This record gives sequence, C-alpha cells and structure tokens, in this order.
Amino acid sequence: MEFRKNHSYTDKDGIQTQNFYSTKVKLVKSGSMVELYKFGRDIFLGHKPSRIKTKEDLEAEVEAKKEMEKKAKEEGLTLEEYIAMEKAKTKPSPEDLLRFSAQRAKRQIKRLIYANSFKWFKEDGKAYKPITLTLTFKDNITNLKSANYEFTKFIRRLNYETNRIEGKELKQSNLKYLAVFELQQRGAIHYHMIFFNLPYIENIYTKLYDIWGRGGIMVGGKKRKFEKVKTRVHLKKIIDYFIKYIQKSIFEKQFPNQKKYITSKDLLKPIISYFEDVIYLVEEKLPNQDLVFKHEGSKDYAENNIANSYIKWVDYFQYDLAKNPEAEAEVDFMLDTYC
DNA sequence: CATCTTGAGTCTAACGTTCG
DNA sequence: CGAACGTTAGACTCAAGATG
Repeated sequence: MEFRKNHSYTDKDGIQTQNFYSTKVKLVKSGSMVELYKFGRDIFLGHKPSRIKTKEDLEAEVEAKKEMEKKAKEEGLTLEEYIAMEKAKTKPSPEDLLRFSAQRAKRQIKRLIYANSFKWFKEDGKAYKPITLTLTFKDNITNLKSANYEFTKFIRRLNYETNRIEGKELKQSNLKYLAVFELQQRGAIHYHMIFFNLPYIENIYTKLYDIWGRGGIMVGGKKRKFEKVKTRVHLKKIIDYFIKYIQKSIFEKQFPNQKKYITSKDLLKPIISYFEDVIYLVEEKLPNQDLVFKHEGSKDYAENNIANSYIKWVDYFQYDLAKNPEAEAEVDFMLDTYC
C-alpha cells in the first residue's frame, strides 16, 4: 500500500540517496482527542530537502545568483548587501517567534493532557482521575531558577510519600504530571499542575502543605474542596486554564530559554500519522456529532486568494471522542494496525 | 538505626531558530 | 503552517547526607 509520497534525490555526485517523504494530511490522536490536518502544500518529512543538493539544485542556485547580482546592481548594492536585505524581509520578527513558541507549547500541553488523562491505572484496574493543584510561595520568589529548584524538590518528596502510600519502591519516580508557572501581580511565581496518577491521600491539604512547605496549596478549584476531574468532558476547561498561563508567560518574555511547561518523563505521547490512506479511512469513522472545532483555511484562501503563509492554507478538524469510546477504540485499532 | 531529603551525573525532550 | 536541528533545562537514578 502506498501511504506517502516517496522522494529520492540524486545528489551532485550522481548518487541516489536519502529518501524522504511528503504529505498533505496529518492525524494526531491524543487520548479522546483526534485532530485532522489538511495542508495547502506538501509537508516534508525526514531529511530536509535543502540538505541534499542535486545537480539541478546547484544549477538553479547558479541561475538564482546571476539573477540576484543583476538586481543588486539595479539597486546599487553589493551582492552581500542585497542578500542580507532580502533575508531581512522574510525573517520573522521577535513577536512572530514568540507567537510560534507559544503556539507550539500550547498545542503540546493540550495533547499531553488529553493523552494522559484517565490513561493511568491503579492496581485494581481502575483509572486514576486527574487532579489539579496550585502551589504558591509565601515569600516573594521571583527567580524562576530557584522556584523551579523548589518545585523539583517538592515532586521528589511527593513521589516518596505516594510510593509509601501505594507500597511501591520508595525511591522511584512514579508520579505523572504536567505543570506550568505563572507570575502573580507582585511578580511572585506560582505553579499550576495536573497529576495523572496521584493516589488517594488522607488529609490531602495538610499532607501536601507539609510536603510543599513553601506556601499555599490549592487542590481543585477555588472552593478549596477536594476536587478531581471526574469525567473526560471536564478536561477542556482545565486545558484552557493551562493554556492561558502559557500564553501569558511567553508573551511577558521574562524567561528566555526557560521551559514554559514542565512534565514528568515517560508521559503517554500523542500518536501522529502521516499515512494518507489510513487517515482517510479513519476520517470516515469519525462521527460528525463529535466534531468540536473546525477551521477551514482553504475557504478563506479561495475567497481572498491571498497566500498568507508558505503552507498556503490549513484545514483543521478537531474531534472529541470522550462520549464515544467505541469510536475511539476503533481509531486506536486502525492506527495500531496500519501505522 | 530508620526514615526522609538532597547532590551529582546522565539523558530526554522543550526551546529558539531555520527552511520547506 | 509544519518538521528538523543544535543547544540546554531539568527529570531521573543512585548514593550520600540530614534528621530524630
């Protein structure tokens, strides 16, 4: 079965090498969430084509250089100056880069929360319910590095405690979680987190307060009532919260090169497929009533006839199969079998 | 001594960036 | 818009240190 378009290049020395692929569709399954992408232009996978120069590529480069020299002359610039000027035109602004970064982090957070909620199981076979938690510092901690250090130690101590409760090997790290940080008005850092396999803890407030030891603890919502995420349907709200914080922290750009969200290792990963045949098969199985969001970029593109990005347009369809476990199982099966 | 916490080194995955 | 890539934050483990 031909799934993807195969490309192979004959390099400048005449050696055929390094196959790569391209696709116009993509499917991502994260727990009950299924995302379907259709692109206005091929997405390349594998080696970047630019890294493999063919004879034709090199000839084209020579032609392009001649063309640039001509244009540079017309504008009274040297070739180097002209190249620098052209490059500056297409270079993303710092704001663009922040936006890309925020978008990627938000997308990944959403997928990780969907992929891991209700997917971790207790000894008795029942799934853990996700639990959200907020950690604040009583002293005005504004240095992210030292805040993260305290956060890390909290996780280590909590791992020890929950291992004890569940009778597991004490010094292993079994907790699965995701956390984001947020700045309060006064500049103090605090953390919002979600645990995917936190066991039942008696007197959870006092216990967690002691283990944290650096300030306030909030479990669940503002009501200060012990609250779990009871069903998958509630997830969307929680994800919106986490995403809001990310947006803020990235655009305030006070912490370059720092992680905008923190996760435990070995979380369940979203399943990504580029196999066109399989994706179309899966698409047929997705119930219409489970479509929760769509954006049809191709329509805008056709109406306005404006290519506002390299990719031309993206059609995006998001399904939530939370209320439809049979459909989810079927999609899992298909992805498992054919990908 | 038993129980809990942290330091040091290793390695995975997020970030910033480029290029299709 | 996407994936790829080099760099590096920080999760993990093992063992050593702190606490009582």
